[in-house]
Amino acid sequence: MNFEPKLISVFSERLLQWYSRHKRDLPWRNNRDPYAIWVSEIMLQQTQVRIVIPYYHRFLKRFPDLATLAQASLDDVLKLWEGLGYYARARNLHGAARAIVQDRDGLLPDTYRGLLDIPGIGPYTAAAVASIAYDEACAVVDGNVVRVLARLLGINLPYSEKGAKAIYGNAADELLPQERAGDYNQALMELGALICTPVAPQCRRCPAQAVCKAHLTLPDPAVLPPKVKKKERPHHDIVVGVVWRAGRFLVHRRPARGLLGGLWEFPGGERRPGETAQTCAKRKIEEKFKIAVRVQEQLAVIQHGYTHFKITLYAFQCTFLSEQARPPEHVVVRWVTAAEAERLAFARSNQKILETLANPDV
DNA sequence: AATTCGGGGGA
DNA sequence: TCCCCAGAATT
Repeated sequence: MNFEPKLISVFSERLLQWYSRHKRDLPWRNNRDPYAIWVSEIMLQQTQVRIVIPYYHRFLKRFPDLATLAQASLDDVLKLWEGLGYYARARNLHGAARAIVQDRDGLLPDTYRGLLDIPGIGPYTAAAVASIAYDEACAVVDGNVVRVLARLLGINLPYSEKGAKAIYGNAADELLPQERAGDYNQALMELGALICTPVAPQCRRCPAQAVCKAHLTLPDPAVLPPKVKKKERPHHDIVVGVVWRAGRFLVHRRPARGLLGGLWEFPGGERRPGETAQTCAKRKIEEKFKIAVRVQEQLAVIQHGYTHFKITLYAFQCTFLSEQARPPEHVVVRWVTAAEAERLAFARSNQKILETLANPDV
């Protein structure tokens, strides 16, 4: 794209001035420690600021520097991440910290290119850390930036469209001032978060009002960027059991990768069509864990949504009857008390079961 | 190029 | 309900 130089300078100057007056006081803006900024940017991936804030405080209190994080166990890191979602972020952050201590003398790369080599750091996060922590002049492109650029420049393309990444990326590069890139990047995202919002943007308060193509030419600037329709999410019935044996119940750890990787959960599985929930619980638990159980009363029914599907979770009380001589393979099992379970990281849906166990209300 | 990865809050 | 959030890795 070819922008008039005037648009570029007017936009960045007004944006930075607006930012200096209206920016939120966010915890990661209080220092320029590359490690702290890295942690914040990983947490902020696809996650709103207000959700991240308490997690960020707890994380930096518990793991104040890269070496401390590297020494921690993955279980401890996952426990702190519990409920935040996208757990590969925590696994990558922890693994990267260990690799950096081992191979790089504990120092995070200090360039955009170098940062891209770190697991969990992609184009956005590399540009964010490089510009904010190291003053490198590289442009971030996140959901906020795409929305602001689409409206400012009248780009009528969903970011997911073929070739759209390059168009938005080039636009962001051309608008980026060479000075104060970190402040500029944060200002652009702040504008998207506070003014140029997905619905009902506050154009009246926008510092770019006078140069914004959408505001100047469209009845409703919010039509940009164009929405893409989402596929509907399939639904599954999942049945799990709380299997009691001498005051403890059975939990197992999910495989290290994939959905909810590394988190703990109650045993169970998907109900087949025509199968009762009780039969399903018995079948799933006995097959996988090589034990015999009796399924008892229903404990909870939980609705839960994931990115690509929805589940209804039926939880049943169960009692342990007997076990086979040969233990199950490739399954990490632990019999825990309620107090011990509190120290393990559970998926959100399973946390609701734990809460029911703790407060057997009604 | 598409799909997979969580969970929550606001409209 | 639906949408989308300071995206990255995998297929």
